[in-house]
This record gives sequence, C-alpha cells and structure tokens, in this order.
Amino acid sequence: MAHSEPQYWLMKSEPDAFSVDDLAKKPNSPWDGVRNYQARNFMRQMKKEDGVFFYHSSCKIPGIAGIAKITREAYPDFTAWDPKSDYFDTKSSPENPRWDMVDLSLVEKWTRVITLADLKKTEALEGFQLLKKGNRLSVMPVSHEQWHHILTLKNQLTSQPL
DNA sequence: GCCAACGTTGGC
DNA sequence: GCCAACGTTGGC
Repeated sequence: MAHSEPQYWLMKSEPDAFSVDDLAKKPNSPWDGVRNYQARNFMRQMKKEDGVFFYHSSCKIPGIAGIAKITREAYPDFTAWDPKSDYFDTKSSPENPRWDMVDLSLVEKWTRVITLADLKKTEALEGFQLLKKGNRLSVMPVSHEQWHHILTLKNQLTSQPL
C-alpha cells in the first residue's frame, strides 16, 4: 500500500500541565513524559497525519477538547535522560533510549468539550477502551467506527445549546 | 481529598 | 516466577 489509511488515537493530557490551548500555541509539540510501555508501544505505531482526539483528564470536566494530528513519528524521549526533568529515568540513556515520543499539532479546538459523560451516554461507543472501568492508559487506539461516531456526537452536541 | 484499579518493583 | 507492597492515575 503506497498510501495507507490514517489511524486514529486518543491521547490524554492534564490541562493544568498541557491543555488544548497550549497545543494551539505550539505546533509540533513533543508529547514527552509517557512512561508506560503500552502507551509507548502505541506511539511507535503512529504515522504522520494520523488523527488524535485530545483528551483532558484529571480536571473538572474531563473529555475530548479537540483534534490533533501526528507531525513526527516516534523518536527517543530525551527528557528521560535529563536529570532536571520530572520524567527523568535512570534506566534510559542516549545510547540506550527506553522511552519514545511523537510530535503533534492541533487541527481544531472544539467549541464544546465532548465530556466523558457524553461519551458514556452514547450506546455506539460501548466497549471503547476509554470507557472501561479502571482504564488508566494515556494513549490508546480509536477505531474508524469510534472516530466517526464521536465526530457525529460532537456535531450533534455542538449544534445544541448546553 | 478519597479510593478503586492498575502497573511496577523487589524480595524470596 | 510469584506476589505483596508501593506508587500513580483519574473519576468522583
């Protein structure tokens, strides 16, 4: 396949640390600090132009705040060998990097956050990894079906008064 | 601030 | 390789 279909993902960020507005201000932001193997492995599968739901977690109204895209594929997360970084990991080094990151740019900030509660109410999203009990994964795949269901939901909710 | 769920660590 | 202890995530 010369041109493979884009894949879709969801990535969580705490808006106090890095919000959708921060991403809007800084195209090609490195997504550093992922220190979970499953999440890292998903990032390694990401391709340029893949779509990403930007999710705000650990905040007042958790939910999807907008869409981003991958602008650079996985490369070593250098914050892992920076002793001054919060994400410093003694087991990672430039010679033997353990953690990867990707770069992202914002595509669109949504005028209304599609909240976790909105998503939970949507029958078509049953089985979505994000909605599973105890799910703490910060990077996860989104199927094409789920992606389009969520876009439809977003269009419905955005055209309605709150 | 609480706590359930989960991942990681380290002793054995 | 098991598993208890511990730390972290993230919704509420």
